[in-house]
Amino acid sequence: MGSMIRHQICLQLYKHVESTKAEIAQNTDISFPTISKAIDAMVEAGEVRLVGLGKSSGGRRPSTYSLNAAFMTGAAVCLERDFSFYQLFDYEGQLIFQKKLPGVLEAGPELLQKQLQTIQQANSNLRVIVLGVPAPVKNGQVFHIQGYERFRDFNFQTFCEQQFGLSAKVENDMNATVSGYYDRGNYKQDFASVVYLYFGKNGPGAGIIVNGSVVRGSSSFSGEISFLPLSDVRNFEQLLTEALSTKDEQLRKRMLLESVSRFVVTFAATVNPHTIVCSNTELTAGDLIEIRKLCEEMIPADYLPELVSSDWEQDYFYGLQQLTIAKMFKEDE
Amino acid sequence: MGSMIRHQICLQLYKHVESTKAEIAQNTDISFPTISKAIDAMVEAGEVRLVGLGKSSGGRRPSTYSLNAAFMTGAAVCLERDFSFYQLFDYEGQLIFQKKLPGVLEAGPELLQKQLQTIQQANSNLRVIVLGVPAPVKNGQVFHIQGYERFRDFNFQTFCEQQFGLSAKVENDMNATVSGYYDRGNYKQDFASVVYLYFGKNGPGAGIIVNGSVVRGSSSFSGEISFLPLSDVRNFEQLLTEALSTKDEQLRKRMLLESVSRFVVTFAATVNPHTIVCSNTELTAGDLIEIRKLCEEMIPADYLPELVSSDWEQDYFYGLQQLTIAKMFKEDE
DNA sequence: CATACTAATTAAAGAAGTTTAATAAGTGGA
DNA sequence: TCCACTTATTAAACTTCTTTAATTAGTATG
Repeated sequence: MGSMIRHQICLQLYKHVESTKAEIAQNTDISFPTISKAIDAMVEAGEVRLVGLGKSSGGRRPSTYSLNAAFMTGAAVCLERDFSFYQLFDYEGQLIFQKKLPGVLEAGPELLQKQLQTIQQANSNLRVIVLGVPAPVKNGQVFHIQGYERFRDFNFQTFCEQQFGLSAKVENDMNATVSGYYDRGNYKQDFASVVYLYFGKNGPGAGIIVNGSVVRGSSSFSGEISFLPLSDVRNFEQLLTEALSTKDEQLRKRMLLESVSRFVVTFAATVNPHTIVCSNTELTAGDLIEIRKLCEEMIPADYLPELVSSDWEQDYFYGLQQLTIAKMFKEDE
Repeated sequence: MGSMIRHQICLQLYKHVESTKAEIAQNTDISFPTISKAIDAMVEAGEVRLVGLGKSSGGRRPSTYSLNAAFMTGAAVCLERDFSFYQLFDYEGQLIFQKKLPGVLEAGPELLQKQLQTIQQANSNLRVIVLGVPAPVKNGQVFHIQGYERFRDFNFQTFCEQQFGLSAKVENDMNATVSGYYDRGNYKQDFASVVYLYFGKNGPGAGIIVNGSVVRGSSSFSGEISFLPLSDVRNFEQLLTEALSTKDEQLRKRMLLESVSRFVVTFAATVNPHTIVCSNTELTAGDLIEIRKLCEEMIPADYLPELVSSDWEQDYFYGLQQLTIAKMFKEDE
């Protein structure tokens, strides 16, 4: 129970930056004395900082607290074929440093080790690392990774933990991306469902959140939508490549929109999500309107999700950032 | 917290029929004294019954307890077009009475009221009712119900609560069915995913469980798989009707299996469930093997779920039974 | 600048569990 | 049948949080 209280306090202070004990007690449904004692202990430990006094509403002014940015740092690492992107966050969740380095997936673990060493040496306070990788992940280990032989069945988590003594977490890229989008979309109901569609280098992929939690599937293969049988003879991936390789601009667009609309209907007729997000590099707002029209020819409008376009890289990075911060707040687990 | 303890005790006693206080404490991770006091109170209240003494393992023999069957009864009601099926369960979960009556969906609420009156009058102890209906349900209310005008947007829950003073719950038929199947399948991981496919009178429907909980969707339209765009010009429903209306036995089967295999791949490539269940009235075990083969032409075998056939009505009824028992154990909510 | 008031903090009492110790109720063999 | 032993049950001490009361530190106004 105690650790849950600490965690709640961290979340509140992260969310509101600066709060009084009373506010935190209010927002968490934990009693004032409990919060008060926990915060005193956290100040003692250097995790929380007394900032100053809040404004008065007629009586004594309350002390305000915030997270101690210097308590520790966490790294979010995005591993792509062509680059590795490192971001360092302080305990308040602020970006304190970022760097793009060469991709390691083709080179192998040695290069990753080197890069991580550099990062760690520059940051004595580094405790936590979160890695995003373009492959299925299970228990910190990737598998079925496409084309990166050096990392076949590589366990990133134990690698980071043992080589660097860090608390580590590994997440699939699309799962991190939906999480990122989901965290920002302020859904009224606590357990919404969102599907994130992305056209990657190795065909399309999706990240899926149902009832508020990421869907990983029985064998961590969720979201491998390339294989969707959306036409008599072609699957989703083939439909897309066919569309994208069409010369005629008009026709190309038409084929693309039609494929995506079939994708949308597929989800509308199964998990019936609140939102489907598309990467805005491929589809404009106008396209989405067109897609919706096409969908309505296949399924009643009531069934259709909200269609949204968003910036993939931004959502992905944001997802990794949130995961990193969450990991700092509960180093264990 | 206190109500959670009571609930846990009920679940254990339902599962093991007869237990000692020590066994329950063991299985629930609640301390012995707490269990002991709670059980004493429940015996006092007539909810639990002291049965006798367990066998000795060298020392004093423990008292054993079980649920008091007479504490209350709950009704599971399956409303179909052609019949209403009423089942009464005692507090131990035993069936004490069942009856098939004429269907009410076309007739209207008056007939339902009459039938319920009969049931209630024969059972003074009736406290809880669970209804299964072939339509989307939200907050006890059906909507978009097909062809039963008398029940358009009818709120079954408030109807039962107000007319009969019962604690009521309403569930969509396919959701109850997957729940029923899921409860029986002893999944190792706590949060498995299962899809239940059924060919109903109004086209195919599916019940979906992801990460251990029923998927209802943003507008309670989950599982409306008729609309799946599985071919260039036909959706899943159309493919099925086309198949089923084909004269040639051989060809008919082939078309059916092919459609279903596309359905299976659709789920394998999205939520990647552990199991897909088909009604055994349409598909034999041999058919499932054939379907698997067809699937493997579309997607790697690793991605495919276990394919199982099962008795729909049995799973549905079992699901309603479990919901009824669960509802008795927590009348509120 | 003193006094009445308001709100923050601290302290004490209470509730609800858990852990540990004590007691009661059997079992089984000499 | 008695006694050593095992196990169930009950009681007591302790944790941890909440609720309620008391105290303290300010604010604001005449």
